[in-house]
Amino acid sequence: MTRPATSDNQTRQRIFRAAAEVFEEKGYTGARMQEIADRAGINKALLHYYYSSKEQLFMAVFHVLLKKMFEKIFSIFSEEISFKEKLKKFLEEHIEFMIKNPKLPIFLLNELSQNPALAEGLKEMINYGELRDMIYTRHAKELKGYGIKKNDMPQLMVTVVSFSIFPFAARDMIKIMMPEMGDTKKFNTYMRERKSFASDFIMAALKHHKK
Amino acid sequence: MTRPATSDNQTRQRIFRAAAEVFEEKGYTGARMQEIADRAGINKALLHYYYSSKEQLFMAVFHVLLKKMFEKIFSIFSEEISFKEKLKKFLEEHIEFMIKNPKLPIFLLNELSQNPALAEGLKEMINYGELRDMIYTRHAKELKGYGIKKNDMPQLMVTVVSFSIFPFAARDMIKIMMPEMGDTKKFNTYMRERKSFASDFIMAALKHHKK
DNA sequence: GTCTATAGAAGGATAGAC
DNA sequence: GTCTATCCTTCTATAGAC
Repeated sequence: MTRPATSDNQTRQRIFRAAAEVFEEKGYTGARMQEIADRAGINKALLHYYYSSKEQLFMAVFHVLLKKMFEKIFSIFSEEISFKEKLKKFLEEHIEFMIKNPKLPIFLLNELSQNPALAEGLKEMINYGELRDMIYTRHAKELKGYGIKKNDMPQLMVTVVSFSIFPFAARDMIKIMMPEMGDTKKFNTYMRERKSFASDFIMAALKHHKK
Repeated sequence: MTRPATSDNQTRQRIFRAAAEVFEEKGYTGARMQEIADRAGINKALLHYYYSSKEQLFMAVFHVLLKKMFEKIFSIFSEEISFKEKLKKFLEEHIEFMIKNPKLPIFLLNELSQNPALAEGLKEMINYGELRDMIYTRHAKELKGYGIKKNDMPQLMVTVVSFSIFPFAARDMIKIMMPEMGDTKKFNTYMRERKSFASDFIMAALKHHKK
């Protein structure tokens, strides 16, 4: 419905984009092939011409979106800068990324929880050696200075990531409890303020963390 | 399927419990009335005898679960104790609550995001005056000592809550990135360690927060 | 490649017997 | 209250014309 089907050969792309939208909004079980076809400006038959089944189309979309999310996180965490700089940069860039993709976290988390097999595709993508290096090794010295032991690293990492992801995942709960940031504009302002709040908060915690 | 239908009159309860299970696992669109009937040990016709439609059954379940979650949070935050004590108690009790209801957060967040009208039922339940008092007023003095202005309170509250909720919502992501806590037992241990980690972390941040 | 028309399966809901 | 049988709508998927 977005625009009439032109006869150029980008139908596949239009389908993919429409599918990404619909799946993100409604989830796998809630999505309808009809709606995807409508948004792509074609009909169901043509949809099946490009993607043989709903499941196949979903898989294609899901893996791209999952990758998008992880790559954003990875690309920042894998840079060769200090933990402190990394933290600041992560919050800055990841919150902007989330503002552009606010539905991504609930979608990914929900689908993943309903079908853990979806994680398979990603495991190949991850270099666990590098990941462990990023998480446990590279900043060990700097963080030891803050009293953070190797053992605390998983707690710290989950904490850092939660600062940017959680408010988007819990968007509608926040809306209930704090109606003052019900509209998107105010919420985004709140999230932009969160960049420095989070950065200051975490650094303050580290500097004062009991050794 | 759980157990054969006994002729005692607790069918309604059995249906409700089965429905809660299935909806929590599969979500509204993914749940099947057949599966609910099976788990309750009855058939679809009888299911419709007690609850006229899927939507009605869902509403009943959803509101109970949403209430369960909010009441747990509220009951702790509304106590007349210092912020520091409240924080400790909240993390202690809420993480135990989450361990018992690990699927609750994604379920609630996902359904709420797909159907914001679901929040309506809750709004009546909330006393916004009391809520604002809890969040903005009651601890103003204590928190001012930590350099937290009234303006920062929404940031702080979301942060506190995220410490216990986020890891459960992101359970399957964590599983991917940190396979070492793939199994439930290790994950629960991790979460129990998080009680004191979070408490220490937050208090350290507050004590060191720039004024 | 794209469409119309339709098959075929699944799922929510109801009729009616016991 | 509980069951069997069945209706009817919705949805995925395919056949076949252009």
